[in-house]
Amino acid sequence: MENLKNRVTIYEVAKMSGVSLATVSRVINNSDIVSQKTKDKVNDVIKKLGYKPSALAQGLATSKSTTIGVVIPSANYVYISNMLNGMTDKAKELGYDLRLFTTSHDRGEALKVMEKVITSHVDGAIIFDDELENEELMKIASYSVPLVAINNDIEATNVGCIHFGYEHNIKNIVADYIKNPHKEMYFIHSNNCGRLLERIEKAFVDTHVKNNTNYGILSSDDSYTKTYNDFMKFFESTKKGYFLAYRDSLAMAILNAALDSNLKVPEDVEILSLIGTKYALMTRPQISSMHIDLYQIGASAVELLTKIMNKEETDKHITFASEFVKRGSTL
Amino acid sequence: MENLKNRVTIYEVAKMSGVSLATVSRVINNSDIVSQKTKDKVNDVIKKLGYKPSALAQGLATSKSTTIGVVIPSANYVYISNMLNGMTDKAKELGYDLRLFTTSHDRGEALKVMEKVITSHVDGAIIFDDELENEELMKIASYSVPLVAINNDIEATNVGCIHFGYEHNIKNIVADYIKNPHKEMYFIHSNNCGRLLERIEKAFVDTHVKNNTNYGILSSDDSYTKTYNDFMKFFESTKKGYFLAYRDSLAMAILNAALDSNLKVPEDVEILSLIGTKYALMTRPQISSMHIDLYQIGASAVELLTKIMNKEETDKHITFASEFVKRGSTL
DNA sequence: TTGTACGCGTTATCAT
DNA sequence: ATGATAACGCGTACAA
Repeated sequence: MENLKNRVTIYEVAKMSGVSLATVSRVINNSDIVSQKTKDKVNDVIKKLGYKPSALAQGLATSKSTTIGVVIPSANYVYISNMLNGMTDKAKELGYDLRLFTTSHDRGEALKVMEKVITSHVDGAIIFDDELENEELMKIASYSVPLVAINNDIEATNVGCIHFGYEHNIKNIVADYIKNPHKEMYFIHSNNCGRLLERIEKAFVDTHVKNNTNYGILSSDDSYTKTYNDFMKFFESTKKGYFLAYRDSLAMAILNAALDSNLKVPEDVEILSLIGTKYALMTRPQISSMHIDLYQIGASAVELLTKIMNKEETDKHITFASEFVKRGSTL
Repeated sequence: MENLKNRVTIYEVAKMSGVSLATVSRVINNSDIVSQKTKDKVNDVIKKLGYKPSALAQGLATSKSTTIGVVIPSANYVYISNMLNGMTDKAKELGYDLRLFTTSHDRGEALKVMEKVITSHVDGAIIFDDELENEELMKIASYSVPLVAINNDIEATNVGCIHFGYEHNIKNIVADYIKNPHKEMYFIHSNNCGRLLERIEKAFVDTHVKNNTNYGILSSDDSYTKTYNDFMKFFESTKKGYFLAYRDSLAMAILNAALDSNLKVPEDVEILSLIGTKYALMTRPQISSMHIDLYQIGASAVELLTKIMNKEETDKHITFASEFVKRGSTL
């Protein structure tokens, strides 16, 4: 317990075992060309001294850090932490550690983060911030850091891409709805929510334009409380609508505002959450949502990245289709 | 773009700038004893070559990694990701990176994770997994890795502790309730949820025992769906109760089961969530909860850790009081 | 099977 | 103000 001494190094293990440090190194790395006898001897000393190899030195010697950098806008969204969870599990399975980087909405800052990723000497990086421009991502890739970009489209040898397949689904939903338009459809537009939301919005608008039907775009903050308050106001004058919201908590804000305004869901107000999580099940009525398995996506991202790192042959573009799950909040 | 060359090193920068690598190092580290002229010259070359220092080599040379290890059971809880968010922000502010480690419920595995933390050569670690025993934590601390343990009680020079203050609040609530006992109180017991939950349960039981009042302990899985189904069954026979649940989603499970069983909340069924998040606001009725600012706690943990790392004088024990917020789910 | 010696990219301690 | 040179802890050809 009073053991506040400095790190035990491979030298001390070698000395006390009466072998060279090369042999100790071999023991650590489970080299099979070392006799069981010395292996045991060295392992004993390692245990006795409590020796732990330094990943820093190992990394420098092998120029591998067994570390994956993860860039996210913030850990504070349920769907992101679901993905993070998938990544940690798969990374653990494959022997990698995760290093976390967060971006802000500031472009200049984003570049700094990319540079930090490079400096940090990770073996590869996963970027889940589709506000970033390709230029920024290529900055990393150009340093020959293998990359997996989520919802960014890049073509390069050491870059993989994972896409959320939403457009098809959105078009179907809008098209279906248009056939029998009970009420006006609104898309909840949030600033700074990335390219995926933009893509979805575009699919929404395109379908309406093509069919020459009405639609509305409502701007809102990416916050439950703010959105709830906005919609309490909104529902004072407008009593009907079909609303597409980005995340569950925004959908919940609209749902609660509708219910608290004595509107009927789904008769008067219909609500669809685009990135549904388990919380979509917890409201009454439950919220219809697009389901996409973020845990699985996180795991796949890590898997794809390691394949790219190992120069394995793989399809470097993966698309995960979202699935529309109808629940009580839509007709 | 075709730039798949190896890392640019300090040597190449030195050569191209016509200075020694010592000077380049000084420029990188903003040493003020280098002439503005050469500083500019070197910086130009750095930019031209796209040189980025290797954190690995820097770490080896300085025996500092500017990295903090974070040990959590899983990123998959809202309250944990709130905390994680506080940690990333504060760490960024202080110039540290976060390295993520997850534990499982397996004790043997836990020790492995601790060893990984040591090997990974982080400058300090924050442990938010109060299932771990002090023995395991001291393993890290004994390697002179500064530590902040959350909801674990340890006394050592390089260890800080952050506590959630719940007992007092719980006792008050139970005591208040006992004065006018409308219905029986139940504590929802989940296995493997750590020491904090055990502490709270103990405070709950103790208060009841002291007052010689009835109470119930219900076991449940740490899952929304499972808990919901369990309580749908439960409410077939039992029509009343005051339930204390660990997290919002468990509280929501009970709430929904009650409502779906045509029981009145809070008249028949009262519900309290122990670790309340924003989701407690999103149900109807809203869920009364204990509020504790996990973001703030995450930030404080990082701050405390860095102080310990820098040998600054600080109180190494911080307690965050939880606050009872009464909402519609209790009378 | 084991040991020697060099390299990994950087910092830091000397000189100059 | 700048330049050699020795660490930092480990992996790995190469030699023995």
